[in-house]
This record gives sequence, structure tokens and C-alpha cells, in this order.
Amino acid sequence: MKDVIRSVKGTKDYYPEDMAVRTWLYQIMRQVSESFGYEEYEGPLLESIELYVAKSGEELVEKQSYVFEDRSGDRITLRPELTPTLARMVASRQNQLTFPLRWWSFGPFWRYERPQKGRSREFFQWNIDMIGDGSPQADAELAAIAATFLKETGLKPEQAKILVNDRRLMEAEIVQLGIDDGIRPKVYQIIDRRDKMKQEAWEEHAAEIGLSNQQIEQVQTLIQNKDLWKNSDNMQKFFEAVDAYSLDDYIEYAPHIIRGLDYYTGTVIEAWDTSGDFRAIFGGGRYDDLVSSVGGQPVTAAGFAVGNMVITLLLEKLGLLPDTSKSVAPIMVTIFDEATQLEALKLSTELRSAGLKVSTYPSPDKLGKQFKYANRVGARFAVVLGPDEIAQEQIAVKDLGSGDQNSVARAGAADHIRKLLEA
RNA sequence: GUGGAUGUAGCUCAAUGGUAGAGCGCUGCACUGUGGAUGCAGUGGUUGAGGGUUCGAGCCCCUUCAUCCACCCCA
Repeated sequence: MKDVIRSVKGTKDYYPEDMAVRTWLYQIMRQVSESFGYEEYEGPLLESIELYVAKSGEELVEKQSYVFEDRSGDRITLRPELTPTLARMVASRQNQLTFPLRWWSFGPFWRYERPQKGRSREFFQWNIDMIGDGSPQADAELAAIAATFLKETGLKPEQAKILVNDRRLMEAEIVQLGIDDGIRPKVYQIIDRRDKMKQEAWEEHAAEIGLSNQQIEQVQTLIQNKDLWKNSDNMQKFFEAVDAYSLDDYIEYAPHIIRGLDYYTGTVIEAWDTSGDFRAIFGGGRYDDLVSSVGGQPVTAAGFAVGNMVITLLLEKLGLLPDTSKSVAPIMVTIFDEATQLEALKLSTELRSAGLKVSTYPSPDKLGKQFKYANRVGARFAVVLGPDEIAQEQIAVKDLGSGDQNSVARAGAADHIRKLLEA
């Protein structure tokens, strides 16, 4: 690779086969969202930095956002997440909207980080949220949507799980341990990191933030207690509702799930592949304070976000990605020679008018080369229209899979090919 | 931002400090109305870039860039 200008670090080129995968995911997201009655929306890709200062984590704003000045000197951010935009959109039309809102979106986001497996600087994310219902049943609906999504991609409950916890529950339990309110966010952080760190390192870190040995012991016991949810009325109702969706194989209580971001106020969810090869597939939860933080009236909200990178890696590893060759036209019309080229173009047009997807070889060339090309790009049938066919008002159709070739009347060609395609 | 690994043909990779190679691909021919198979021939490189050591560097040293991986953080 000599002097080809490089792509920007952390961006990804979506070649047709990659784009086919992304579009396939988008279709699943759309279909799942719509099947639960959610409406698609979109916000600007450019936002002012102030929008994120209010509520996103400090790290996200200070270190991970793309910020630049536009020509008038305004400080512009390439959006690093969608939730603040959603909060603003809701706040500014709060009195006209009919709650609860069910909205979803799929689009690009940017974070200035070091790229690595499952993480790039430019990525795509599905966001889906319910605004204006604070019930555990609303949380359960979102978990059910998440589970339906996993199911639709082809993932089995043995391959990916949605883990659920409730911050209010954890808060109550932590208060009972006599842990100081001031260090609670840090306690959440170390809980979030428990299974990433070695035992001693974790204990050392826990001691550093001010936990006594006894409290460290108690926290560890706490986050291993799979029955902890029974202490929470909210979690009980959540799991009752989840049962009704018949998706409970995908959804599990997990006392160590707490989420790093500060803005979650209740139920939190994370999806993980069960092999542990990747980082979290998605995360989300309840964030009841967000709309008020951008100046709106307080309103309850919950949702989750799915990045396109990790899920794609996981599906690829498990062989669940779709066949991406489907997007090429299944029929290619060859050009016999210069004299018959226009007739071939007319034939292609006839076939397209009949609803078929047809490519035409662009210029006269050796037939062998054209057949080779048709085969390589993944066309299923090659059509030949030479002097003999024209004289007899026929076309020759060759099945590139089997090698069978037949001549059929040109008038009925489209129907003939349609039958071959369906066979 | 911190730490580690790797950069050789379009792709995947070889090459005790001593003439840069293979497979696949690509192009052509056998095969002027037909792809896949086979055979033959051809196309392929400033060894990421720059400097140093050496009689001699793809290989050793330094710098730099890029990619990947882990940490941080998170989708």
C-alpha cells in the first residue's frame, strides 16, 4: 500500500459485504422496534458541548468527545451518545407529546478513544427508549425488546444473556452495610469492575476508596447473592412481567450489574455473550432525572443502546451472519457484440419492467469473460442475446449454478426467469 | 492517556546478516457463441518511512508512522 490516503483512525470502511451486514442488523432493529409499537426518530449528528456537560460522565465529555469550533467560533460536538439529545427533544415539546413515548433510532456516533476489538471511534448505535412510564413493567418491556432482538439475530439463550439489576436495591443494601454516602458512586464502580480484576487487586482498590475489610467482604457476598432481587418489590414485579413474554431464558438477575454511567436511577440491564470473549453487547436502564437535567419537567425514562461492533463480532464468531451476496442482481445480461448491444439493453429494460433485478454487462467483450464476471459477482443466471436468438425472437438463459442452458421465447422470458428464481 | 505485539507482492505468509520467494489472486493462451476444472506463460516489491551499525541489513540498533491487543472508559 503505497500512497493511498488513509482513512481517519478509528473509522471503518463499509464495503458492500460489510454494509449488507449493517443493513441487516438495522432491519432487525427496525422490525423489533416497530413490532413493539416504537416510532423512529433522529437527532442532529452535531450538538453543542453544553448538552453533554449537564449529564454525561466527565470522561465522556472531557476526553472522549470530538469537539471543534465552527466558522463562527461555536463549540460543536460530534455526538458521543443519543440520550441527551432525546432528553432535549422531549423537553422542548413536553406539552405537545403524548406519553408514554416509545421512540427508537439508529445512527452514527463518535468517541475519541483508542480503537481496539469491538470499539472504534466512529460507530453505529441502536437506541430505544420509553419516556413517561416509571413502572417495572415498562422496564420489563424494554428487556423483552432486547431479548427479542437477540433472538431475531439468531442468538440462543445459551450464547447471550441479558443481566438485570436495580440500583435502588443496591443502594438500599449498601446503606445497610454502613457505607458512607459520599463514596457510593465509587462503590458502584468497583462493583462494575469486579469480574474484570483479580481478587487481590480488587480488594486493594476497594480498601483505597475507603471500605473496611468487613465491608469488602460484605460487598462481595452481596454481589454473589443471586436471590437478592427478592428483596426488591420492583425486581419482583419486573420478573413477573418478564415471564409473560416467554423470553425469560434470555433474562437473568445479576447482582454485580450496576453500570458505570452516573445517570441511571433504577433498573439497569447489560447483555453479554456467555463465552466471555467480548465486552458487553449492550447496556441501558432507567434514567428518571435526565429530561429535567436539560430543563424539562421531571419525567420518567428508560432505554438501552446497542452498538453495531460487538454484536457483529459475536455473530460472526458464531457463524450467524447472513449471506451477504444476496444484494447483487441475480440476472446478468451479456453483450454479444457491438451490433446487438442496444438490443441487450432493451431486453434488460424489459426484464426490469417485469420486476426483476438485472445487471447488464457494460460493453462488448469476450463472452467467456462476461460469464466469468457474472459467476464471480454472484449472479445466478446469465442471459445471452446473440444473432441466432434475435433471429428467432428468443433468449438463452444459463443457470450459473448447474450449467444448464435453455432458449426461451423472448416474450415470456421474464416469467420463465421468475420461475427459475423461485425454484 | 498507559503498556505490549506486529508491519515483506492485491491477499495469506516464507526467507542462519550474504542474489527477496511460495501459495492464492490477477492477465493472457490452449478455448473467436459460454464461467467454475486442468495445463502453460505472464504480471507482480523503494521489505511502512527515516536514520545508524556493518564489507554487506527484510533480519541488529534508534526514531517515526500505521495496525492489532490489553488497561482506562464504554456501544
